[in-house]
Amino acid sequence: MSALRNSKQRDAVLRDLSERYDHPTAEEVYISVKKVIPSVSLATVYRNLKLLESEGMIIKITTPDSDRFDGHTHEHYHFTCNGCKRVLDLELSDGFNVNALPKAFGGKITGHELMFYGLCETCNQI
Amino acid sequence: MSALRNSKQRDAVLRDLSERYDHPTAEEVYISVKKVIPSVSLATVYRNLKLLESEGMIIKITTPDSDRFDGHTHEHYHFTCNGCKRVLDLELSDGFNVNALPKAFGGKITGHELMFYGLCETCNQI
DNA sequence: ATAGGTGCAAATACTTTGCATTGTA
DNA sequence: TACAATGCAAAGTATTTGCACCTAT
Repeated sequence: MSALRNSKQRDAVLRDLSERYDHPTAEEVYISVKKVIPSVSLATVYRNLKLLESEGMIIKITTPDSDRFDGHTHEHYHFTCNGCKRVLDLELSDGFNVNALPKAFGGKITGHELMFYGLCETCNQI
Repeated sequence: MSALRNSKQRDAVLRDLSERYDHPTAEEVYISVKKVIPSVSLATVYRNLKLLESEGMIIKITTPDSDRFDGHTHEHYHFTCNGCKRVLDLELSDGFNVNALPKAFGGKITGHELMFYGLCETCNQI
């Protein structure tokens, strides 16, 4: 239950994620934060990503290839392009409650993770 | 384009996965196959899991904690219990085409991966 | 005989952790 | 002054790969 203290490293990680929409890996966040705080270590980035995720301030996106992070926590979905490998944001049609889709399930469903795959608009035209 | 040859190791991996419904990790498949072929190596299990997945004969389930495998390739979904950590099978209500849920998406969607979270029937009663 | 498959060990990621030091409250 | 946070290096995990040997075709 220890209280969090301010740390410019953590602030930098959170700020970086809140300013970008490309769903970077831990390494990519590290590279980015290093430009602001050259002395930052990769371990600190990992520690803060984990902490921020457990605080619900960022989202961890698990993909078959790598773990990525998203600083935008409103409910939205992701799409991985099989061509350029980018991870893009994507919204669902209104009125769908994905948690309500399973049928005949005895337990309690509280959340879900949904990733779409295919070709992004650009790669689809090539 | 090399042709696949028969291999009892690969057969054992595929058979193990087709006979179980607990979505084991690579390590767990290895432990299981080792009971039939004591000399099998973990590397061979990894190689065959990757090969079988690329052949579409098994499915790789990527979860935040670990990669798991499923020998049953018909379209169905998965549920991870936050209590006992098991991965269970689960079907969706009829008539839903998950790939059709995204709105205003310019690219082409060819697939998706969907994992539900919550408490299984047993853990929900505790 | 040819080339795919295997076991083993070494090599790669990728991520976490111990520890002495620094910084916030 | 306490103790959270950091940087660094070492230690874990998980998975892949080089290589010599084995084996299906």
